[in-house]
Amino acid sequence: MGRAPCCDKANVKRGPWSPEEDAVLKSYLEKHGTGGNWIALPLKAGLKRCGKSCRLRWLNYLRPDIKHGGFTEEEDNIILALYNNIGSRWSVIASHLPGRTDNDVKNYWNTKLKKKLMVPCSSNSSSIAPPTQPPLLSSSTSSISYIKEETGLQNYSDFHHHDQLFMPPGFGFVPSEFMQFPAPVEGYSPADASSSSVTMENSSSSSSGYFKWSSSGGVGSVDDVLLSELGFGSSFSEFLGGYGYSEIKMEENMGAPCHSPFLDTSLSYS
DNA sequence: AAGGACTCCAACCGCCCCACC
DNA sequence: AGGTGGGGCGGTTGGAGTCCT
Repeated sequence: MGRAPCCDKANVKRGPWSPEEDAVLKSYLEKHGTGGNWIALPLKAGLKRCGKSCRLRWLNYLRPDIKHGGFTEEEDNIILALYNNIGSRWSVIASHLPGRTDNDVKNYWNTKLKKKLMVPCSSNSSSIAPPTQPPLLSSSTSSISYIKEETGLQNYSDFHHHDQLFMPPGFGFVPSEFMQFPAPVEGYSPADASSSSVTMENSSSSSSGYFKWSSSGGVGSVDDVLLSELGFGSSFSEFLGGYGYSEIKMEENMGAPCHSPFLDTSLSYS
């Protein structure tokens, strides 16, 4: 048996709130507060609304400390950092942004921020310069092997499901321009990668996943080599500072248009 | 100018958690 | 200890506004 609905849906008004309803709710809450019971509130306040609807309206719109309008770059970075640490726990993320609601953050993420991160590599508007060198996968450095040794992860799906995060609280996340995959380099093709002695295994047909790497003693030379191999260059490494962990989320429309050996499932690494 | 496509966001839905009885 | 119900949350939807062709 399902649980009883919180209100009689046939006898409550739904849809957009009128200015009059807003005024009634605001006035009531300013005088009496919630009384600890949102369900009973509409009756007391004289509103033909569901208690949950009143709660939502107040929390997301009428509260005096609500901040409306565009998000700042600082807020973007906070959202990115938290999202990459804890995922879509919007209320937790919103609690780090004074005046923002979980609904606001969620909408902002879904409509703008997510897209901002997924600028196709082929876009000419990309603010990151293409790497001057194609991503090298040299056997001499064997970074992929190193990562596997360090993390115990053996293949793509292991990486994907590895859920350990060491990013410290307050650590600003990677700026969006660095979240892109290396832009395609003229003359580079996946065949170049397969010709190196680091072979790639056909790890997954999935178009998205996480590549993560870590080193126990902070970012060291091997990480720098890897970052270089990925085409990020030193600035990305510098951004990581002394922290030994980061991640790149790869999604189809972020990287698929690019010739990246990490997205070419016809290749594999072992 | 029109209408189809797309974007944005307020609001709803339904599930889970937990306090209370 | 178990049931109940309110609060809180994340996912989704609907529709108004805007853009594009």
